[in-house]
Amino acid sequence: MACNPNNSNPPPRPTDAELAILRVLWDHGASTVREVHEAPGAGNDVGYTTTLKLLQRMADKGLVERDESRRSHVYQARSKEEPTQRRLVADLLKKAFAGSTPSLVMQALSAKKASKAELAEIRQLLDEMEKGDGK
Amino acid sequence: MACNPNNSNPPPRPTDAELAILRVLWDHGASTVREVHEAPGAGNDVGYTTTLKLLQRMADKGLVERDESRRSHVYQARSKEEPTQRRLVADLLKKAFAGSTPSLVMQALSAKKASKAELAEIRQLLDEMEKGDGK
DNA sequence: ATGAATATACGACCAAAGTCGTATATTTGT
DNA sequence: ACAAATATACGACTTTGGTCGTATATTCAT
Repeated sequence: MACNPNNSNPPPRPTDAELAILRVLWDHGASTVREVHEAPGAGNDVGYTTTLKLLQRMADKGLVERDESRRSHVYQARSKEEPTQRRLVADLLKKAFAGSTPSLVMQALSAKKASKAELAEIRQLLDEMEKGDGK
Repeated sequence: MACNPNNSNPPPRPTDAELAILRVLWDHGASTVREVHEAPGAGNDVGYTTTLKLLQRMADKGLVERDESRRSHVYQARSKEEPTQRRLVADLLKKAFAGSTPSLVMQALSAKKASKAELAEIRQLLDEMEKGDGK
């Protein structure tokens, strides 16, 4: 088969353009091509058919699900935001940081200065992390 | 011009294969094609000329520098490991996390369980972060 | 000095991403 | 009922990444 909507399997890593579309889908929920195309940030500066084809290929790859029951097909992300982010960051961790989480966190912190509130949030994360952990 | 060794400008984001090669260059220092090709992890499973071409294209793009003074050209990363990591994580932060560092840290932590020692290391990072910071 | 080994150069191929134009089908407003 | 609007389908083109094969130049050992 050639044109199968890859229904099982872990979804592949989304490209930048695909990620921008997923962002819209995550924020606005299931959307038509038009809605995605007109959303600020995603495909707003390219032709309508470009967004269409992107979405179609994403459906083939299993990144999104398509509901064809109405004339304007409705697309929906197949993976929620957090699991996708987790896959992405795990990938970067392995490929660019040799698996060292502290290195990644350090570079994240120095890449974009976090606010005091954000630092506190991270600290709390750490606390919760250690609490439920026998090690 | 078409084949200019992009000497200035910020280097482009390395691909996965390029990152694997950069890893070797960072760990082993300036290396010949052969050395890169035979290093564990990078291009060990592809043909020699594949590694060669990769390196050549990386030189064109400005990711590496080539010293042609000897018969076996010697390649060297143009950007150190940390700045490159910082760019990559900044890119991911923007594209996939809408700029939220805590979200990224959280997903990093839940993607790969950190050891107690690592958690402590991150905590210390946070301390240093807040110390030299008027906010 | 000559053949084997080893380097780079160069061009070819394929797949995937991104972009669009055009064709065709379906609605919808008047 | 028919023209304008709107959707999807489909195919084409371009660029880039990854992979090689082969050609050519250089070095080295015997």
